[in-house]
Amino acid sequence: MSDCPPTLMPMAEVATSLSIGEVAERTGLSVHALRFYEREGLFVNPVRRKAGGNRMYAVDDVEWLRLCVVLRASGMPLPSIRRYAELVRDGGGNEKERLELLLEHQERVHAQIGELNRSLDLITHKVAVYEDVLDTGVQHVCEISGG
Amino acid sequence: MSDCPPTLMPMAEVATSLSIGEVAERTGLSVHALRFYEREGLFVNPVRRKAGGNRMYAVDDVEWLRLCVVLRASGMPLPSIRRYAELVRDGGGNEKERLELLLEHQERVHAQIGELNRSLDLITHKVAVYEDVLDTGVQHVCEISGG
DNA sequence: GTAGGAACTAGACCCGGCTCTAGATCAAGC
DNA sequence: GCTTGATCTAGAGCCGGGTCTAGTTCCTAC
Repeated sequence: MSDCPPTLMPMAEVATSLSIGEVAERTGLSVHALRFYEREGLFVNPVRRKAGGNRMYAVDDVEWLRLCVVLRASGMPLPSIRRYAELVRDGGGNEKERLELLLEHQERVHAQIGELNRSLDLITHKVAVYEDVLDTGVQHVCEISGG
Repeated sequence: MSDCPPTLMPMAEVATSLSIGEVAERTGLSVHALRFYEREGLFVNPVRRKAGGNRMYAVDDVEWLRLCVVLRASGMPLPSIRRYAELVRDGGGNEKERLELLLEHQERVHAQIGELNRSLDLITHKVAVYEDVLDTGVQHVCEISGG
C-alpha cells in the first residue's frame, strides 16, 4: 500500500473530491464512523466542506483512513491514532516521535500475535483431543473433566 | 496445560478448597471478575459455599478458569464460553458440538492472526521508512504525505 | 413544486466486559 | 469488645468504540 509509484501523480485527477458516502465505501468505514473519527481528531487535514456544508474528501484522506483502518484492526486505540495524526499534521521534524509510536505499536502487535499463537496451540490441542474422542469413542478422563 | 500426568492424582490433596482470593491469585482474574463469571454462568460446576456463605473453589475450577482465560485472551466472547461450559456441564455425548465450537473459534483466531500479520507488515514497512528518513535525512515524499 | 436520497448536527444509546460501591457479615487476633 | 481483613449481595458505573435517532437542509430529477 502506498509504495512510491514511478510516475509522480496521475494527471487530470486534479481536484477530485469525494463525498462521505464514497469515502465510506472505499474505506469500509461507516459514514457515522467517519464523522465520529473527525470529531475525535483523527484526520490529518481538516475536512473541507462544499457550499452547502457537505464534507468533501480528497484521495489522500482515503489513503490516510486506510492506514487508520489497519492501525485500528491491529488494536491501536483512537488516542494513539490521534497522536500520530497530530504529528503528521505538524509536518516534518518529528519523525523520531512518529517512529517511536509505531515501534511501540509494532511491539504490542507482535506480543498480541504471540499470545494468540499460544492460545491457538491450546485450542488446537483440545480440538485434536475431541477429534480423537469422536473417532475412537474413547474418553480421555483428564481432558473431559477439564472441558 | 492439563496434559494427562502418569500418576492419576496427587494424594493427600483431597478436599482442598480455595477461597475466592486464592483463585483470583492463581488465575489472574479479579475477585470481581470471578463473581461476575459465576453470574454469567461460565462455571461448569455450581460454586459451593462454606458455612457462612463464602465461595469454596476446587482445584478443577482453577483449571477450568485457566482455560477460560485462554479463550478470553483469544477473543472468545462470554456467551460462547457459557455455551461451552453448558456442554461440559451436561456431560458426555455432546463432544461433537464442543468440537464444532472449538473449531469455529480456532478458525477465528487463525483469521485474527492472519489479519494481525498483515497489519504488522504494513507497520513494519512504515517503521523501515521512518528509520531510513532518520538515518539519511532524506524524505520520501509520498510516504510522508501518507503519514 | 415536489419527491427522493444523501447529507448535516447534537446528542442519546448500545454492547461487551468488567469494575466498583455501599452496606452487611463473619472470623481471627489483640 | 474491637479492629482488621476477607468476603458477601445487588446494582450502579465505566470505558472504548462506535451506532443510531430526530429533525433539518440540500440537490437532482421528474
